Amino acid sequence: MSARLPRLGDVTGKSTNLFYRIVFLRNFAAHADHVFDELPQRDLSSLNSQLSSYLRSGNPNGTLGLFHKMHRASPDLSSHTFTPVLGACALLSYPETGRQVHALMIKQGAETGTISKTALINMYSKYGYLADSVTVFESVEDKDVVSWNALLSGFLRNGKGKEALGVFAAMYRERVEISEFTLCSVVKTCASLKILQQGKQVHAMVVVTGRDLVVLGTAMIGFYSSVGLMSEAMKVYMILNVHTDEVMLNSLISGCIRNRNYKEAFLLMSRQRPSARVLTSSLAGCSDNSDLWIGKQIHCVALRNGFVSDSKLCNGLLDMYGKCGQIVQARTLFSAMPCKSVVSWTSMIDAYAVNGDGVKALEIFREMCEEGSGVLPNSVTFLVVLSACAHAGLVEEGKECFGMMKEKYRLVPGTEHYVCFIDILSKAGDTEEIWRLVERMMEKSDQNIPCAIWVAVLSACSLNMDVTRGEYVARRLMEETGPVNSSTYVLVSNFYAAIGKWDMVEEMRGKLKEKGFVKAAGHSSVIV
DNA sequence: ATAGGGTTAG
Repeated sequence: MSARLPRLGDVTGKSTNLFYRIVFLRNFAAHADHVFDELPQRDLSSLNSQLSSYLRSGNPNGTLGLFHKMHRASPDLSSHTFTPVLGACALLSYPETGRQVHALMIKQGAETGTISKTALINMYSKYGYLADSVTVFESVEDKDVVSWNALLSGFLRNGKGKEALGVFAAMYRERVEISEFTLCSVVKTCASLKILQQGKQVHAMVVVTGRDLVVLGTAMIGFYSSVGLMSEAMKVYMILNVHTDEVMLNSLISGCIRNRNYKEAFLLMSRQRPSARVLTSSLAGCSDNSDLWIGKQIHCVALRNGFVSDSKLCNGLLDMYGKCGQIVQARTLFSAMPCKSVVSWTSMIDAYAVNGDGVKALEIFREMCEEGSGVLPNSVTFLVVLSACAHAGLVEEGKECFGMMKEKYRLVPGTEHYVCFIDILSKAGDTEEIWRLVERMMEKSDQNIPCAIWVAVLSACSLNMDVTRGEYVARRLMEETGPVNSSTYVLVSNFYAAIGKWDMVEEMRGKLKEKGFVKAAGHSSVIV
């Protein structure tokens, strides 16, 4: 690039070159590519910078395409080649490609140095392969703040909030000098765990260090929104008054919607032309709150701004109508979508499922599985389908789907899938099969089964009056979670009630009182 | 060349 740039100045004044300049400014990536083609020598370092240029301009396929050519042409590639390629792999979620690139790095001796390894940590965590991420991290000889941050945000990305905080604690112990990136991830972790005290402490650290207040302020707004403290979120926004930007405003708006501060949300929206992005996140808030009326208003705003072809926004609308019981509206939107992604299909299946139409849900699912649909069901899809089957008592179909998930689609069922499947078997009265499943799981996991599984098994025992197994599970659950989880007492108490052991019911109620647990008041989620 | 803030399905 730098070798070519001066020539632009040489020829200013002519109309052709004015055009050239405009193209240059407007489409930097395309121009960079063009200039690159004119280079007499394609030396490795310029090829490497081309790889990252593609990545930066949002073209990971370009990075991989060039990398393949380079790989064919020359066996000598440097670590500067691999880092952008790893970034492209992570973006495209091709775990196999990523592993192959890693293997090639080892073969060429390029899997050394903190920067290369940090790129690997990042890639594996984006695939969800946390174990590999940790292995690479442990092999880093000179761990710097960036590699620590990559590990921290990896845990955060994969929903392991507690582990992420553990990494932060380790950084403190190891006296790593933390950066604003660290603080940012920690704030987000506090938000995901909804831990108010720790979040406030980090807020104090942010104020003390005083760095990058726009980005960290946005994260703080997200944190206060997630713990329901909109007044604090607003305060952060007000304090940074002059330095706010669109991202920050969007964070505040979606926080307002999530917390039902609609007046403020729409007032803030009127400050600037709302983006499709903020409307999409606002719709998610409406879905969570079942607020059809607000959802419709946002739909109107989207129509007025011409966002109806935004696929993510359409998915948000589809989900909102489905969650608010407007199945006809949801179906109409779904049918009109030209590009249906796995999210669209899953939302549509879920819309039927939550509205009690298991048969229709399965019909959509089968259509999705056909060749022509262009998408593959993933683990979320199967969770939705299994819960549809459990809900509607579709036992045979549920068994078939669970089998398909493992055999045809090679997906590994998670705890949530097993919970649904146990529920299905329970509806069929098949506690024998449930028990065989539990025994197999115990064998595989060295007796450690997640509590959620025991909870599902106990419910099955209650429903089917399986006294012996139920009492075993009840005891196990009490040992493992009783002291810290009030809902365990309620669950176990319900089991004893179901089998008619009233003395045990009383004992559970007594224990509940002893611990000072108070039953939360019930409330309806329907907006009148 | 590696890490960070606001979007969609559980």
